[in-house]
Amino acid sequence: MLPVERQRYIQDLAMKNKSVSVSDLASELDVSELTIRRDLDGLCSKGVLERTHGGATLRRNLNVEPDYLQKASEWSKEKQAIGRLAASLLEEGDTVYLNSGSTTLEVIKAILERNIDITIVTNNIDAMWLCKSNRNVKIIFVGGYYRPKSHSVSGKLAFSVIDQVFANKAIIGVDGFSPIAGLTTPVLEEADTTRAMIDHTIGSKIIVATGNKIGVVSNFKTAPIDRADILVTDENGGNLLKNTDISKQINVLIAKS
Amino acid sequence: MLPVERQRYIQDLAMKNKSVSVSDLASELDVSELTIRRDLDGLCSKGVLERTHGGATLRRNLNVEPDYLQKASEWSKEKQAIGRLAASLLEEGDTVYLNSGSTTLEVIKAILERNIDITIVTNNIDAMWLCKSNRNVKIIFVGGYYRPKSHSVSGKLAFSVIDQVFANKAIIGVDGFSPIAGLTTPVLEEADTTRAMIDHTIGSKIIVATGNKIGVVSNFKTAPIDRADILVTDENGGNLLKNTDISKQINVLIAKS
DNA sequence: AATCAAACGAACAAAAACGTTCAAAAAAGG
DNA sequence: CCTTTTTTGAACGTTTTTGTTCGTTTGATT
Repeated sequence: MLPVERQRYIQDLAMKNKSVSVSDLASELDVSELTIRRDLDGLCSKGVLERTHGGATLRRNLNVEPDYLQKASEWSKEKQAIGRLAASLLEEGDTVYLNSGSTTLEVIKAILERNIDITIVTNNIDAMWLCKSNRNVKIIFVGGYYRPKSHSVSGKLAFSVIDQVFANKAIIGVDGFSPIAGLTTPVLEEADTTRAMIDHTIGSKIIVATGNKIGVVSNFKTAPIDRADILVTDENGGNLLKNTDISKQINVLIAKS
Repeated sequence: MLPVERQRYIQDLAMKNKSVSVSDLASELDVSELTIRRDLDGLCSKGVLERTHGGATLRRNLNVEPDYLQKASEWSKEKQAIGRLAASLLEEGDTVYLNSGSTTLEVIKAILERNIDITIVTNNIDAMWLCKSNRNVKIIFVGGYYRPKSHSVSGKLAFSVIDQVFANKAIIGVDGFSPIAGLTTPVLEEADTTRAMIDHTIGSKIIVATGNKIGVVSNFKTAPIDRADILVTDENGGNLLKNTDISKQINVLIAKS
C-alpha cells in the first residue's frame, strides 16, 4: 500500500468517524504507530486534521447558509405553474433577462428542470444558489447595490452591466399589473433596473404575475403595458382580465395548476 | 506492447483506482520499474498524474479551481483569526474591496461582528447572505459571469462596475503568496478581477493568507508583492517568513488563534 | 499531589524507491 | 542492409520512507 493511499484512507475514515486513533490505524493498516503518527502530522499540516493525544480529529467545518429555499409560500402552486409555462417559452441558446422576485425564481427552477442550454442575466441572488450544480445554465449577474429586503441588487451600477448585454427574451416579475398604470414595483431602484432590462431586450418581453397582482398599482412605474408582449398569469388572473380589452394590448397566457 | 498503449493502460488504471503503484505496474505489465517510472514521469508532465513515492495519483485539480465548500472547512480556526485581525484594520466609513475566497469570507464575518458602518464591494456571493440582517454594512456587488465552483462572479462585465468604484482599502485573499512569483490564483478571470480591485484602491491593500499559501505559486499572477501594503497571516505563515527579508517589502501581521 | 501507563518525539538503522549514467535492444528510416 | 533514433534495462549512489529503541511528555487514576 502506497503512502498516499494510506493517507487517503485515514482521511476518509476521519471524515466518516470524526476522529481516528493511532493504535487502531496501526493495527488496521499493519504499519508501525510511528508511521501513522507521521501520516497524521502530514494531514495535519495540510489542514485536514487536528492532532490529539492518541489520534486526531477532523477539523470542524462550518457550513455556510443554504437556507435559501422555501421563502415564498404564498401562491406557491400558482407561481410554480406560471414558472413552468414561462420557462416553456424559452428555447435552446436563448439569453434571457430575469429580474428579482419569487415568481421569477420559480421560472428559474423550471428552467433548471428543463435542463436546456440557456444564459440567464439576473439581479436575483437566489438564482446562483439554484444553479450551483447545473452545467447547462449559465448565469450573468448584474452588479449594484445590495438590498437585503428583496435579496437583489440594483441601482446605477447595475446599468453598467445591463448596458453591455442585449438579451433576446426577458421574463419580468411585477408587483402591480394595471391596464392604466402599467407595470409597477414598490422600490424605485428595482423599477429602474427592470426598465433597463426591458430596454435591452430584443425579443419577447414576458411578464409573470399571479392573479393577486392584476389590477394592482404599486409605487413606481417600470413600463407601460404595451412595452410587454406576453403576460403569463394564473386562472385567477385570467378571470379578472376576461371581460377587459387587455388582450388587444398583450398576449395573455393562463397557467393551469 | 507499445509504450503508448502501456501509458494509456496506466492512465485508465489511475482513473479507476485514483492511484497506481510502480511495483504493481512493473510486475503486471512485465517491464522494469524504471520504465514505469519513466511512463509516470511522462504522464506527469502531461498533467494527468502527480508523482508520489512508490507510484502516482490522479492529479488533484492543479489547474482547476478548488472546490468551494471543501476549502471553507480547511484551516477554519486560522482563517477566523486572520479575519478578525484584518477586520480590525478597517475604520468607520471605509469603502473596502473584498475578493472571493473562504478567507475573505471570514473577514466579512468579522466585520459584521464589529458592527461598524462600512461599505463592502465584492464579487463573493456569500457576502450577501451574511449581511442580510445587518443594517450597518452596505454591500455593492460587482456583476459578471457566475462560476459555481468558487461561488463568485468575474470576467469583463465585472470591470464595468469596478471601473466606477474607488475604495480606500482592499482586503485580498490569494491562493499563492510567493516573494518571487507574487500573488497568484488558479483562475485567470479571478486574477483579472482581483487585479482590477487592487488598481481601484487608493489606500492600504491588505493580503490575507493562511500559512499553507505562503511560498506557493498558483497558475495566474494577480500582482507583484510590492503592490500590497500589509500581509495578514497565521503563526504558521509567520514562521515561514521569519528568516526572510519579506518584511522589507510588506508589513507582516500575525494573527494568533 | 503522586503515580503509572500510554503516547510521543528524537536518533539511528534498514529497506524501499528514486535518479543518473551507460550500454544493449528494438524500431524507424533511408 | 546499415544508420539513426527511440526505448529499455542494469548498476550504483542518493533520497525517502519505515521501524526499533530509548528517554521524555501527557493524561488519568488513585
